[in-house]
Amino acid sequence: MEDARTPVNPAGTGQVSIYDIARAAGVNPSTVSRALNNRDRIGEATRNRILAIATELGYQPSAIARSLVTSRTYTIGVVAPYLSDPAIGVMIDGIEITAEKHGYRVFVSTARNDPERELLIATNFQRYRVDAVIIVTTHLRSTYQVFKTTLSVPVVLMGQQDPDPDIAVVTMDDGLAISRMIAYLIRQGHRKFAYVGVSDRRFSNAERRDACIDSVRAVYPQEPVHVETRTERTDLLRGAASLSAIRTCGATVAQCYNDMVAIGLIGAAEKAGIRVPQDLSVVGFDDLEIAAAISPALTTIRQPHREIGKRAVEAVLELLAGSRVETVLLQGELVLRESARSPSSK
Amino acid sequence: MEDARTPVNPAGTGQVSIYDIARAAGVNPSTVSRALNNRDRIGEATRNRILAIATELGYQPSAIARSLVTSRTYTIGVVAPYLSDPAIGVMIDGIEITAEKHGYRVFVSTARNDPERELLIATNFQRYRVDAVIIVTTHLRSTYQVFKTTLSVPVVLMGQQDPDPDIAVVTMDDGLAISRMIAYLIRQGHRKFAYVGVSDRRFSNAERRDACIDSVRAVYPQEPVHVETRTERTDLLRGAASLSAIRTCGATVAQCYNDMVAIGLIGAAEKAGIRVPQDLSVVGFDDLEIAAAISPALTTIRQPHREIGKRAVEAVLELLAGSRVETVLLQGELVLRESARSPSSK
DNA sequence: CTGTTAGCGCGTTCAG
DNA sequence: CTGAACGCGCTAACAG
Repeated sequence: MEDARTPVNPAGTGQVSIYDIARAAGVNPSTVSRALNNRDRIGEATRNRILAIATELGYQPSAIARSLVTSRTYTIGVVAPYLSDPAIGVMIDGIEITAEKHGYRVFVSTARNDPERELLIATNFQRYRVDAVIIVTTHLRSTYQVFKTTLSVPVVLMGQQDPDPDIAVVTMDDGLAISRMIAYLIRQGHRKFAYVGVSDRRFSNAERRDACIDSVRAVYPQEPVHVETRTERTDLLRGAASLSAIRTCGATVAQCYNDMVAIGLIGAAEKAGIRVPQDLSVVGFDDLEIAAAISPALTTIRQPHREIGKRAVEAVLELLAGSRVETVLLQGELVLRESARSPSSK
Repeated sequence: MEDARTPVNPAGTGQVSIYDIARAAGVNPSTVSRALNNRDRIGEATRNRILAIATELGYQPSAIARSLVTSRTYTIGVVAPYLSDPAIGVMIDGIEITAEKHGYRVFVSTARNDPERELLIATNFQRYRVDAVIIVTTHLRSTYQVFKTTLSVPVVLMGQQDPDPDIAVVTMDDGLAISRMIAYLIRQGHRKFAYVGVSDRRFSNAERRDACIDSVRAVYPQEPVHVETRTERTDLLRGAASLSAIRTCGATVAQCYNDMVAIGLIGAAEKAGIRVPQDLSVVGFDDLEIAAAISPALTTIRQPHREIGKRAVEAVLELLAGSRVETVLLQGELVLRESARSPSSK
């Protein structure tokens, strides 16, 4: 019992604790704690000896024991709708890189586009006492009022939302970007527009759709925009499914909800012998990496995914520091490539 | 001080504890614990009263305090190379769904394709006392020997690896699938093959490359396979960059490391006026959703991403139950679409 | 059926 | 400079 020669797993948990290393070093556990946490009055010699023993024993501090006493976990919980969307993956990359830079760890969980699950996950994060929660939103702002009351940790919303003084939001100005894109397309000579939207992510879809409609109406008050709101299971399928309606409505250009919808539409068009952009112009939203790689290269709106992630973490940090956070509104950028062209060549 | 009327945040941590609710209910904290955890000898009446107070106070149990005593967190840490790759996203979806089904939570962190970071993250997970770690591998098996010794929690590797009796691996049989694909292409009349590989993920790349070479050699011993191993920053760029070499080497078909490489190659080919599959056949690996949506639809090898995730969690569960885990070897499936065709039509 | 006591692993007082 | 004692929030004995 007194013999502490077994190097690993002396405790029941299979983990060595400061108690184990204290015994091995012949000192008090609190001394070990000080040695490990550096910067405290402690002898150079004993510190080094303790550190040596610690690494030899393969000691890993228990973050949970530590945060139980400090009531800080240095952890941010991220709830994402899904991980199969590269746009979201890149945002999360941005979050992780920035968080890490500030000494925070990030845990992500996916909600599968279900608002109930979003709340579930967020409260679950809270059980783990994350210091803050970042939500990649897919629904209306009103959905997130509950979070404000249910959660007692700072919350940051990432994604298109109503401005709301009560909750921190980091988003891009979708509407402005779309209207600039429409203006460009009108300058190219387009007049008959279609908008291909999605049935989930209702808020951001409405934002983009309305910006599209309004921008067209501003120039051609008589010209209605044909709107598709697709319910297929994935964005790619939604884009493909919208083809026939787009053709029959006579639009010369389709603004899609995002790049995936656009790629689905283009693929379906090409399979049907409809050439893009000669017969139909298609524009996307996001500027995924793949947008540039396909043929025709996609004309789209670049969303600063990494920057959004970065700003969300910075918002978290400010909230944690006790300051109020204004809504952060980032700007998109038009990326003009090959999938949209003047219809006059027809 | 005695007045506990303030409903929220009585404690310093901003969280209500069982102690707070015990006081409010006039019972002992341990009674509260029993009420909350159900299934224990406790009065129906008091249980309900306690539950009511708990929800009213917005109580959220501290998972960290709980796991400090139970030394179980019901948590699995997943280290992924990055999240911007849809193939990985889908695997993780599979992990999460299965884990949840068994009462486990999943935390994912990304290693950005850096083996040192992989280890860092894994040990960090261990500090949070996750019950197990799943690693989506990108490197050689030897890289992961360290994990076995450094980590004291069960580890499951997901991805192509040497069979190793000492570590649980869930993977697809890349080599077999490739050889079946090559056999199919040879039947179509192809004889001059190229393989477009990637410089990172060296092990799985070697596996696929060698299977390709060997399968060709088995039929045409004299016919060398042209091999590209691309170092560009992303798979899409790698595919695009390989085009010129592929053309000059005279191959009629290119087996790519994965779908993204294939899509990059096809895009570059079309921009250069080379038609796929008429002038060049291209086949991928993964069967991402987008593989079917583009034009020409990609002929590829379907990797059962979700199934791999599911099996990895099941392996974790078995390990946790104390049983040994055999290497799980899943089979791929050929998906024959439009991007590969007989070269005879030339 | 419920209250009491102890301790999970650690940081943080306080003494010495 | 270091040891002893206490408590973070909770569960798990053991009493009553």
